[in-house]
Amino acid sequence: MVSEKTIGRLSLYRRLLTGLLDENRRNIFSRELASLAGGTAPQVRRDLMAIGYSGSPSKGYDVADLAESIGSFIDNPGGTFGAIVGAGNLGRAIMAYFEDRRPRLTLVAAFDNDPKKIGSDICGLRCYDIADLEAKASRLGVNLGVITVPADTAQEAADTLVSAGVSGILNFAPVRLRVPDSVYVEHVDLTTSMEKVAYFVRSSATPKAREA
Amino acid sequence: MVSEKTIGRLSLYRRLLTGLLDENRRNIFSRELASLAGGTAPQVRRDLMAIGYSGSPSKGYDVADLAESIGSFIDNPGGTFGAIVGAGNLGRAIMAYFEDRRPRLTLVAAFDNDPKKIGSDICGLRCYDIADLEAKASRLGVNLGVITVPADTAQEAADTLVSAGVSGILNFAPVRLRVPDSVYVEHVDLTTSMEKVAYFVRSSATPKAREA
DNA sequence: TGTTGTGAATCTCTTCACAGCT
DNA sequence: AGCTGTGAAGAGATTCACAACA
Repeated sequence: MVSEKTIGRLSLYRRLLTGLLDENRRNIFSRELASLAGGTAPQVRRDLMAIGYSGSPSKGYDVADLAESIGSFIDNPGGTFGAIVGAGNLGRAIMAYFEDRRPRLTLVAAFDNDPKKIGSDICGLRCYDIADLEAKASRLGVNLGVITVPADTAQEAADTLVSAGVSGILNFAPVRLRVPDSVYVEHVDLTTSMEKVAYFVRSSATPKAREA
Repeated sequence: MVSEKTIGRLSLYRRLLTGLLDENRRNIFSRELASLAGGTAPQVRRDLMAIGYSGSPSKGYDVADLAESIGSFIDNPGGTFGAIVGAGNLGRAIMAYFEDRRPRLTLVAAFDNDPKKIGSDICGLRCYDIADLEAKASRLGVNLGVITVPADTAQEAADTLVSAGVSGILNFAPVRLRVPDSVYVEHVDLTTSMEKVAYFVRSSATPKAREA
């Protein structure tokens, strides 16, 4: 009912709002939030309309309240528990990136097939044998998987995650995963992102700079 | 004239096609390419129409020739030279990811402010002092910048890259960059990607799985 | 006056459907 | 028969423009 794109922007708005909160900002108008987010004011208002949030024509939106409302809309109330599959360079970078854990979104384990990594702690995350992925992930209640293994084992990792009960996957491997319709997959394709930028470097015909 | 989304898919098609080439596949129909790319057959045909490529109703498309045609459309004939700004976890992961350099897209330098890194080679890439970014980048002919510094220095990095003559930026910092209209920016927002997946984990109302 | 909330218009992208070819 | 190439229809997302309100 609420589009994928809107969810993405709401996530961004929340991050901007929490930043503003730290500076003790109380209220904000759609115009300014749009400018921070790199979008337009009507767009911001539409997005907030989608989650049924209302501001006031005189004060705009209440920063703290809006941030909270977005949170209660996009966060899973039961919590989201992620596992990283593949503790290589990229996997470790992701772990480090999310080390400041958000309350409703926590990484709970990493998996790899390298004996040197198995059993150790990486970026504060326990690394298990990938052979135990299905058992461990379902035991730990993992519902989100992050795939950072090479292309040739990505589909296998996805299948195992699905068997373990995961219903969302963030995939960094350069392969299109086949999963049941009930599982959501977000592809982050670094090669394509890079090649897109390279294309627009070439053609001076630059479109407006927008989100990925 | 050709949309951003089409460019992204063309990049993916090319990668799939080069994979097929290694298996000595000669021809392919839009249906199969679509299935590999996670899209639809008419979509593939439209995308190829956009670059003026024609197949034959009997044989479909010639794998090698199509891969080459896509290349000559999206690659910069003069070459694309990228610099990584920020040699932290993520920056190093990106360097490792692109170590198998493509002929028309090469990373030529890394920049950081950590004295331990400056002067050393990381993943086969020389790391320079970020204070020398503008001078070094323009001397090396860098036209694409990859920003993997923390949020608070990302805008500064972008400004310097622009001064150095870069016209495309791949930004991993969780900030919306302000750049001149002539510069293309692609934002890869890991937090948002993660939160989007988390949202769809929650709502069993899953849309079709698509690209980022 | 300056803002929000929103129907309507617009723009963009995708899918349909079929003529034309092999 | 089965495919490609593509005009036309359809869906979706964004922007416009303005009523309602402080």
